[in-house]
Amino acid sequence: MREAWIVSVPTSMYGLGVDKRERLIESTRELLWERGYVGTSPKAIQERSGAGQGSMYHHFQGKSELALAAIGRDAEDLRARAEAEFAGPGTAIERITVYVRRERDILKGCPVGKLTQDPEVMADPELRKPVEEYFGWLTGRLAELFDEGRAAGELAPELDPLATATALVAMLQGGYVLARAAGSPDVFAKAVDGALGLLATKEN
Amino acid sequence: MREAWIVSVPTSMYGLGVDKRERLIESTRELLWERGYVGTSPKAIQERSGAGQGSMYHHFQGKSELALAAIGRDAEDLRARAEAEFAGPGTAIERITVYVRRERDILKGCPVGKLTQDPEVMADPELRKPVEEYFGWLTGRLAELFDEGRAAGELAPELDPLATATALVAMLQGGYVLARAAGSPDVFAKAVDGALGLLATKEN
DNA sequence: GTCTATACGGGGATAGAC
DNA sequence: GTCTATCCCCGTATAGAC
Repeated sequence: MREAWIVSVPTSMYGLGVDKRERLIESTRELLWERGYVGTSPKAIQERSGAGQGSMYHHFQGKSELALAAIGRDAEDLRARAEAEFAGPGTAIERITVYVRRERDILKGCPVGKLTQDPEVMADPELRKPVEEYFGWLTGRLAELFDEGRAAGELAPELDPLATATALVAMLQGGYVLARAAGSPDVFAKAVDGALGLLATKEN
Repeated sequence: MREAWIVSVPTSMYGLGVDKRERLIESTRELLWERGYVGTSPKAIQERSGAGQGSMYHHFQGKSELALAAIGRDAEDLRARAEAEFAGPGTAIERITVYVRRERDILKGCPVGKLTQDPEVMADPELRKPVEEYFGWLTGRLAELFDEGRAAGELAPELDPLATATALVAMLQGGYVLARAAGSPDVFAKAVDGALGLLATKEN
């Protein structure tokens, strides 16, 4: 039993209860990624998580509250992974390249970026907030790196760091779009090649 | 009566009938743009078009057939508008810039690009086909222009035309994503600035 | 061609028993 | 905490009358 080594906490917060709650959130993440918010039903979430109606409505008020938990985790995971790459070794441009070239689930798309195409996510300020914050953070962080790279002479001095960062993030998001349209991840790679080609300075 | 000046054609193809069919398609285009395919119901289409159940199922077999007609028009419209800009006056880079800077309904997004995020559109080969073809055409056409610009000495010779074109199209599609996430069209403009800034770096 | 009537399952949630 | 029963409206389509 998992409770065996857990001491003096309310039983209600541990054991199977937590697992169901956990599974509900994780199942919702998967479904939002695969089908979007409008395309995801409470019933589908229940089936995938193995929880029943009562369980789901015990832990969450409804579909949107569950989605909020799921989206929050998506954004936090992506942020943490990106930050690990940004904080790694190498020059600014090298770290950006590592981030951009990282392995991705191309045809599934970006779990957060996809949400911007969902009318009900965008219409609900609570759901839109984590999406907005994630992209705001990512763009700002990349702008810092471009600034750093420019100062170090790795980058053309006339480039605007924020505009360049925005273009790069947009290119990645659009890369998913094009790859899905083509039904092939190669198009994403092609877009990345194009972007890095533009970033490369003459000396390099 | 509109039939007054139409001679010797089956009545069934003209008059109110055509208008309903037309309105059904146009309403579907709007709804697909606003809510996606999974988020659009036949009922909503009927209400917006002013047609009843019987009318809709007389002209189309069902939702997907209607969507196919709507998506086909979307793609053709976008293609025609882009081609008009590509075939305009100016150098290759100038024509690309005109296209990229053209006024857009940023917060609504790209009516065709958005469809790539819809699970049911991507799962249906018939519906995905016009989406795939549109982006294939657009990328190829821009690659031709980049090639032309390179040959004319406007661009650095080391740029790969196809990769650059892919990156540019991706940047536009991603610009919509970021603008929607931020709730502001300015982000799209920022991404465009960044992309054109990078291209300027490669000008001779 | 268009309408109304009808069908059946699913979406999203509540109620109350265990 | 979790389950089953129940609710009501919507999604998607067919049938048949006008």
